[in-house]
Amino acid sequence: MRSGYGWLHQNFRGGGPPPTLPRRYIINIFTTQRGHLSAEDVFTKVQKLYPRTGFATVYRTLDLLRREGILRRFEFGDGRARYELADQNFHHHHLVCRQCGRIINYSDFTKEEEELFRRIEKALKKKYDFAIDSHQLHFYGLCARCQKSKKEEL
Amino acid sequence: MRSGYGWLHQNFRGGGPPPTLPRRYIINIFTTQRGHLSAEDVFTKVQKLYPRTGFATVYRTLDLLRREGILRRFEFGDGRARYELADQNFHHHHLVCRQCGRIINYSDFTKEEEELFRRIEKALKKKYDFAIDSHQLHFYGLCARCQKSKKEEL
DNA sequence: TCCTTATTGATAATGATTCTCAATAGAGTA
DNA sequence: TACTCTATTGAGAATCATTATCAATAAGGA
Ligand SMILES: [Mn+2]
Ligand SMILES: [Mn+2]
Ligand SMILES: [Zn+2]
Ligand SMILES: [Zn+2]
Repeated sequence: MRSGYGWLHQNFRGGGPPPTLPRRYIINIFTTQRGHLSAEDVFTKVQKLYPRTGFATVYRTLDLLRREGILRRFEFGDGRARYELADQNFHHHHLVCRQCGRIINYSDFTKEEEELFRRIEKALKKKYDFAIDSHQLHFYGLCARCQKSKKEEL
Repeated sequence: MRSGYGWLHQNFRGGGPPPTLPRRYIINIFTTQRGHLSAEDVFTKVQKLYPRTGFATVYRTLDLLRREGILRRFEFGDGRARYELADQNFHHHHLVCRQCGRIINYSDFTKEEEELFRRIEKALKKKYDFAIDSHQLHFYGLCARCQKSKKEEL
């Protein structure tokens, strides 16, 4: 019957799935600290707030929140998926350190990027009849610290 | 002593690792057909050419060729890594269908992209002291076929 | 040929993620 | 409140891609 749930957390759309305790805790984790969290990261953090939480619930909730558009999912190449809050006021892309895995958000050139990407999307839609809903741009390299430690090796 | 190997396959740099049979077969697979192959894809194809090949060798070789700069590795979100030939004459990005996993190469706007990305890289290097060596841009959405099958569902 | 080292293939191990299923929680109803 | 019905949960097993182990083999160099 799925009704009467719209009142709870603003991040859940009215009529959607019920905002249960673990779900709210997990949302809180993402809203209170900006990070790129793996399932394990989230599990550890929820445990402290709500120790009975199981790993399966964390995975299920992360996927639920992704489907609801609350979280975005990334694969940066370290073998585990990472999630962050989908904040349309903070559109950004990522710098990924190949050595230590550090991830840096950057939002420079947003204007120009958006301009170019809009045109690309339009052209691709026309050329390939492809309905684009999102994009990801990752730059890979070495962070400042890892460049230093590499020099010291020599 | 690692010498005398430079003569074999042009794709291996002189003095590098020896171009053994399975390695050459795997390179051939990538040079003869342009695709985004998973380890399993490659395994199946090598099997036909050189049936004694083991899975471990495929994984090891894919990683070797990536380190040598011959292959590029991608994660498109379907849970398995995919590889393609690193062809600097065909710089391109990808369209990924969320439904069926189809991957389309596109190389429109290369000029403008490169222009913008060069500036971004420069700025990020300055701002974050980050040594960028590559980037990946993925557009996600629905391919033509999957859009149709979605309409037919209704 | 003999020595030495790199590569290989079979297999076991790992690690992230998903599945299964019985127990529980909670909304709606009388 | 007690009862019914469904969705959610947690524990653990299962899956799947990838890595590690290790003994056997191949190939260069002396
Ligand atoms: Mn981010
Ligand atoms: Mn490609
Ligand atoms: Zn680093
Ligand atoms: Zn498709």
